[in-house]
Amino acid sequence: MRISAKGRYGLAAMVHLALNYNSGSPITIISISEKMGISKIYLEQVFALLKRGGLVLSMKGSQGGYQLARSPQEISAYDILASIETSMMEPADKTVADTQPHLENAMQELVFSKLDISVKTALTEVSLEDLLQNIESQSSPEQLMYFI
Amino acid sequence: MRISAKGRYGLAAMVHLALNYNSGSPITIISISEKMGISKIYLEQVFALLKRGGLVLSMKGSQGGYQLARSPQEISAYDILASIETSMMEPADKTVADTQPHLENAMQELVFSKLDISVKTALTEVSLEDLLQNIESQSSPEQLMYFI
DNA sequence: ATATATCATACCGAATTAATATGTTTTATT
DNA sequence: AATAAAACATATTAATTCGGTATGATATAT
Repeated sequence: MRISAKGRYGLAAMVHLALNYNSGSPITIISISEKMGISKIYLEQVFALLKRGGLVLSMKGSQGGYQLARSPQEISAYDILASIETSMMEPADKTVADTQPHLENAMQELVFSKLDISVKTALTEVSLEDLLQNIESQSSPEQLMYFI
Repeated sequence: MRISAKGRYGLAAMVHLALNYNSGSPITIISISEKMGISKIYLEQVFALLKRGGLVLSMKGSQGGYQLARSPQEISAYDILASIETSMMEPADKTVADTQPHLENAMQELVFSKLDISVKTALTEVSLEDLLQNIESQSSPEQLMYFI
């Protein structure tokens, strides 16, 4: 299933914020954009969506930056993608211009809403904390020696 | 979640074929397109995809048309949408241009593949037969009197 | 032969997506 | 007060996808 570039960048950026969650201090867009290898100006657009979704706090001005609005356990992949991929998360358009409404109803009930629920459930089940733990697990034990 | 027009038309058209399944005789694109209120030439493109997916049999020439390639119980919504919505069904592109592959791995495992599996499962669980039964159930008992 | 159908490409305009450009506002630091 | 560093806002561009047409070729029952 297709995830847009913004959606993927948003997920990755949120993991970076989560890694920084305990420091208490904000982290800048430009530092994240450098880690991710994308332009600062493009990532700004992603953060605008995350902010609108209430997932991050921002501080303007020098020494400013972004922080998670709540703990990594309390932020799901669904929260993030729902803030960014509006077309993915909006309920399926059912109109099929069919003369029989019974057919449209059946498609809506059995296929489209079922699909919407399934996607929402799957994405709600994974949190930023889960992603952090998975990343940690990949870096240990043998691989730890390859890092500083 | 967004379903393309072709995907919705494909589902509806397959239900029309399913309604005709027991007759043994093929049904034409133009008769379906009239029932659905869309152009014949556009629906032809949808049928080309369904054919490529092995879901329908076609007979060319006069008295030709289309039939289901197998019974309604044996055709799922997944079969249909997978034949049509390639962008929806193809595995998520994971590349996020991040310098840390651990992050990409985590996103892939915990989010993208989980999502792909969830979508596939939900759509595989519903068959054309299920749709037919749902349509029948809507037409009975009181509503039956409104039809010929 | 002819009418009726599938089948195959090519094309077009609109919408969406990915990304850049340009500037403004805010704020810590000096 | 001046400056630098940051978020914030909006417009623009380029590329891709999507929805739909157009044109014609091929096959086949009558």
